[in-house]
Amino acid sequence: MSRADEIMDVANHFILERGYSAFSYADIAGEIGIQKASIHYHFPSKANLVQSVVGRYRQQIKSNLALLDGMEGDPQEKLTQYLNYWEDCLEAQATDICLCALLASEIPILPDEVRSEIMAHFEELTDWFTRLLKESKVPLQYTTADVSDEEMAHGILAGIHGGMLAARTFNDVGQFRMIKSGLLHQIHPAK
Amino acid sequence: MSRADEIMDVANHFILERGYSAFSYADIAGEIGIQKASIHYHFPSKANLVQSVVGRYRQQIKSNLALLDGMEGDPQEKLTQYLNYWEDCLEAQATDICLCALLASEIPILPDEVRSEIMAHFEELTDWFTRLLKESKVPLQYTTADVSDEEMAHGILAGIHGGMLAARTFNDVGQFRMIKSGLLHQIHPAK
DNA sequence: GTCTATAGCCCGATAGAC
DNA sequence: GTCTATCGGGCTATAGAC
Repeated sequence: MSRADEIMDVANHFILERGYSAFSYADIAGEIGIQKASIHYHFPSKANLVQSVVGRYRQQIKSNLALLDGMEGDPQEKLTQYLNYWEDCLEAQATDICLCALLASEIPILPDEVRSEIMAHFEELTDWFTRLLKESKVPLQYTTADVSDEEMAHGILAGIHGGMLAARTFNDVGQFRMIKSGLLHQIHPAK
Repeated sequence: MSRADEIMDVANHFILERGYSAFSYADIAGEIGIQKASIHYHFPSKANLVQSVVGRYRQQIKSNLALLDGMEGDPQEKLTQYLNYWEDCLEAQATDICLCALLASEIPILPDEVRSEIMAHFEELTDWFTRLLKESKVPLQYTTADVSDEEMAHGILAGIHGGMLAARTFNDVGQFRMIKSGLLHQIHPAK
């Protein structure tokens, strides 16, 4: 693994733990065992480093979604897979939530490059959820309550983010599982 | 208004804008027009100041909920009122979301006193939602999907928090209104 | 690519005068 | 209660040797 990748890995970890403003080049340097100046060689500025980390994260998620797109299965099965992915992450480490959801709370003070990445990621995810819902061959639970696919897609994103935050706050994956269960009930075929 | 209250007001504003770690005594002092040392007279430490601000915030919300408890109306009407409250806040200022939801993203690095306040607030809110749902005299939409009151209460909290974050990220209250609409549809009486 | 050294700035907190 | 002054530390970023 290249030094740049190593730096991004450690940066990713510290961002998840402390957020944008409270992690530092010194943290990363200390963890890897190099000097701060060496990081500046690979990533000239903090904004640049975080943009790179977020860009890499977005690519990972995109390839996960592409994998799900290529699979057989009902929309509700694919959403289940996506939710399972995050449940597994949270189980491994309660602090391991969506990088963009975490950074979003610092939106007003983020550099423009980073803010744009986060907004683009949210839009991409919402679009994916919407497309997924529209694919359903049968009416789903939420449609019987006169909720549109777009509304439901936004509701899924909000539920996931709020659920991650709750799980992290209480260091309890059960909080996320509860939201997952509620969302999946809304996605199930109507009776 | 006392100087201490003035300090807490300004601190509240800067926390909402920048989070715990990125706001400073210097910010507050500059805004009010006093010296940093004067703030330390009223609030010996940053942890103490933020705990006070969060404590005051929790009291405000508690009195709002007590007001709703004292009113006539179906559960879904009361939840609507609560969601309207936040919609109004967001309309006035896109950065004005729940103080605890915002601080929750910094949970791992918050002082213990502050972390406890946030967890207690979330539990209180969830309990209030649960009680509200159990009061309903008629079956609600979500109950037809085999979702328990407790699950739904957690879902409401997560949806609200995720919705706030989205509205703030895109500086667009519409994002919150969409989540509000989805939640209320789930709370409506079943057909 | 990595290092040492440093510039220029911000931070929370305290001492002590008024 | 508010001030000035300061301590000891942190930060991002750069210059220049190796």
